[in-house]
Amino acid sequence: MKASNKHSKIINAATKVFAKKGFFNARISDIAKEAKVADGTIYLYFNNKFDILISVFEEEIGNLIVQVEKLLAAEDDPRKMLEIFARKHLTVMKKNKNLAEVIQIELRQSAKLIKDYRNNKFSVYVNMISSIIKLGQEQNIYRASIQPGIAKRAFFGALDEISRMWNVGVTTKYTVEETTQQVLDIFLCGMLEPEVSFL
Amino acid sequence: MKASNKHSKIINAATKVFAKKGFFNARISDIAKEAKVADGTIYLYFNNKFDILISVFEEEIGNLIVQVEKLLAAEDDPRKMLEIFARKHLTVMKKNKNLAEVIQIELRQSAKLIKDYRNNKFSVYVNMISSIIKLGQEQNIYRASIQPGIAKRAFFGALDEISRMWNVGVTTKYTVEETTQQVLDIFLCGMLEPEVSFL
Amino acid sequence: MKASNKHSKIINAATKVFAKKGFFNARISDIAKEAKVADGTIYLYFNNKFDILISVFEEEIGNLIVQVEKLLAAEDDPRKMLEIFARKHLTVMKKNKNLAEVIQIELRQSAKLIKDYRNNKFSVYVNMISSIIKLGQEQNIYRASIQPGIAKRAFFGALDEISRMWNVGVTTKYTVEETTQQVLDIFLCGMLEPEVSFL
Amino acid sequence: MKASNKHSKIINAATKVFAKKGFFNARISDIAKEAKVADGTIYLYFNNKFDILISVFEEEIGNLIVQVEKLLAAEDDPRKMLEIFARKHLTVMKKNKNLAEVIQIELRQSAKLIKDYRNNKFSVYVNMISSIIKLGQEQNIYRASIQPGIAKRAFFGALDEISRMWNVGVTTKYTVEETTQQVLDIFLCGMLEPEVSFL
DNA sequence: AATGAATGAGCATTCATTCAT
DNA sequence: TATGAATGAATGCTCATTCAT
Repeated sequence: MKASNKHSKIINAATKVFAKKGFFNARISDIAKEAKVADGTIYLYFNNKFDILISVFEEEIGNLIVQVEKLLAAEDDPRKMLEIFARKHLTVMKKNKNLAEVIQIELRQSAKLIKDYRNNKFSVYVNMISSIIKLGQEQNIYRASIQPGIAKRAFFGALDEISRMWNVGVTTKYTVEETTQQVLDIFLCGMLEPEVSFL
Repeated sequence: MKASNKHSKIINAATKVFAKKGFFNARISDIAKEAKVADGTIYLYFNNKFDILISVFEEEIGNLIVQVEKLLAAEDDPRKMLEIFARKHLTVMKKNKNLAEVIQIELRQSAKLIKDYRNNKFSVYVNMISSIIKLGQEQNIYRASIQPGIAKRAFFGALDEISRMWNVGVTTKYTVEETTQQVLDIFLCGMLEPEVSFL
Repeated sequence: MKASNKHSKIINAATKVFAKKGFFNARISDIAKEAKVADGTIYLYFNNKFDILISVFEEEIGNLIVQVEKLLAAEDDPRKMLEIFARKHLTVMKKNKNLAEVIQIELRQSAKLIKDYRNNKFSVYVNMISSIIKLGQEQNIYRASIQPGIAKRAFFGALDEISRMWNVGVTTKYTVEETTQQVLDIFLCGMLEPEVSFL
Repeated sequence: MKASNKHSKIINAATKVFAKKGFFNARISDIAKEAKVADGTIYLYFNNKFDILISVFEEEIGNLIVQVEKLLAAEDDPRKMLEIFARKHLTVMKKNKNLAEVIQIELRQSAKLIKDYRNNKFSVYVNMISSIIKLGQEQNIYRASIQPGIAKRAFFGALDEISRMWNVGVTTKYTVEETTQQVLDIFLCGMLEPEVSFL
């Protein structure tokens, strides 16, 4: 499985280089050097520079999806499921800063650069959130008035922005676990004191 | 948005061009043409291409801050204040897609490219959220256990991700008003049915 | 004589700037700033950048010619006259390093850049040497076999190369006076021991 | 002058282009076209434009040094040695006008542009003259009062200025051989009639 | 499959010159 | 006369991509 070996070596190298320098500042020769292959070799596995970026997304997020799915499969409670998603996402992003960078920054650019980059794994990933919410609504655990399509964005956006903090270098005293609890606490119970009404 | 002088003509042009093509794909000559000035004229007002980007942020977000501050000044209730922030942010981002693009994408890049781009207007803007939360905590309206530093990120991230939807071209049936209500509803009351406990 | 005042202010400034940065690296705005006039003002007195360079030569070398001519007018002996020329040239070049730079470097370039830059003051200056030699030959002081056209080049080249040393920063233990004596000694008496024959 | 590899093809092309247009007016694309390589190829062999110029000096003068050294190795008489140097220098400069131009003009500029351009081949070349003079002094052929450090400058300056004539387009009726004799005659025997004293 | 030398299109920036005031 | 803001042509250098080996 030599070919596949080169392929993933390049993916891994590209993830690292894109994270460090950003897509536009990354040079093909940087990736080649990091992957310990010749520049030209990269073009045996990818069509162009942009194709590498897309592949990085698909590969890395694909891995993430598999891992989260496995964890969710062992859980029924929609509250726990959301907690599992949040914890896993934040844990991975804190550990794998390169992946975090790429998702936070480069993924956003790519959405603009390729119009037909839809139905991708990123969508699949974020849609796991709305699926959980819908499941909770069916079980009368989440309120029916919540729009899963909006709530999934809000939830993912919250996690994404928080993990962005860590990459920008903002120091924080909170652990992943505490942060996960805070986010869950807000999203499940809201910020209001129990006796205070929402206007 | 009167562009009486060259400086703001260039800022406006750059906002448009960066939004359309992204910072790295934007050429100085594009901005110059859009601003109807000569290429060289741009360098009478800005040090380099990157300086234009930073200026766009500072200028545009500065405007936003002024507007939001004015709206907040007329309000005391921390619940209403958060609503005002959310509504204004989403309204502006929906109307001014160029600004939205630039904030969502280019701002993230710039944070990586310049290490000393701290204490900027963007921070000021996001810190308005935590100020509101702290105010609400003092008034026993928001729960004391909420960490303002985390909650501000979560809240801004939620709004940001939602407005990103609009720019990527995802169609939605919800108005700004409905979306604002959903986000507020989630953040203030949470997603749980009232009688359901958070584990 | 206001106009003439500006004119020479610009010439002086240009001499300084060309010497410091070289013709190609010198900017019009540098000269303008040094002369304390506006950029555009320079074009009221000179046609273009190159015209300034030529004017610097003509002006500065013109001054030199006047001074040397005055000194030579008081002397009859062709040996003394050559000494006067050498001493004056070396003295001025040691004192006015800017002028030296311009003559040594920029003058050479200009000769290539403008084909019709003949019959100029520089030629007049160098021809003073051949005139002295011819005079000496008429008086049977200089050997008739010496070709004044070649000797003038050799003599000027020798002085020029020596003064170039000083500008490049080569330190030397010889004074202008000692150097003048050495050059004269070589050119008048040659380097051979009296009893040794030139093959 | 076989230009088997890219490096020397570029050196040769650069010598020609610098000679024709001067360093600052020469475009990289001119050199590339002359060398029949792509613009970018030049940067595989040289760091920047200036690096090319320095390389031209080192390469071309290096060749000259080798040739002159070989000729001098076969000669003992310091008088003949100086003659050999002069003849070789003038011959090469008359034949290779491009090299002459570059030495006369661009070399001078470069000395100003890079402070650490010392101990270079040009110095080695000029120091061959002072070595010859010192040798002659040890053999009591050249007068002990001659300062080799000054005399080498004078001698080289004389040759340089004479060869400059040829490039500027001044027509002359003297051959290289006659010119060499004139210069030698002046430097070895001086310009005075034998019976006339140096003041 | 793998290499890496070679390519050449592309662009940020500079600066001599102009001209409205 | 004098100004200096505005112009826009010009170019050194980079780097994604190709292709002969």
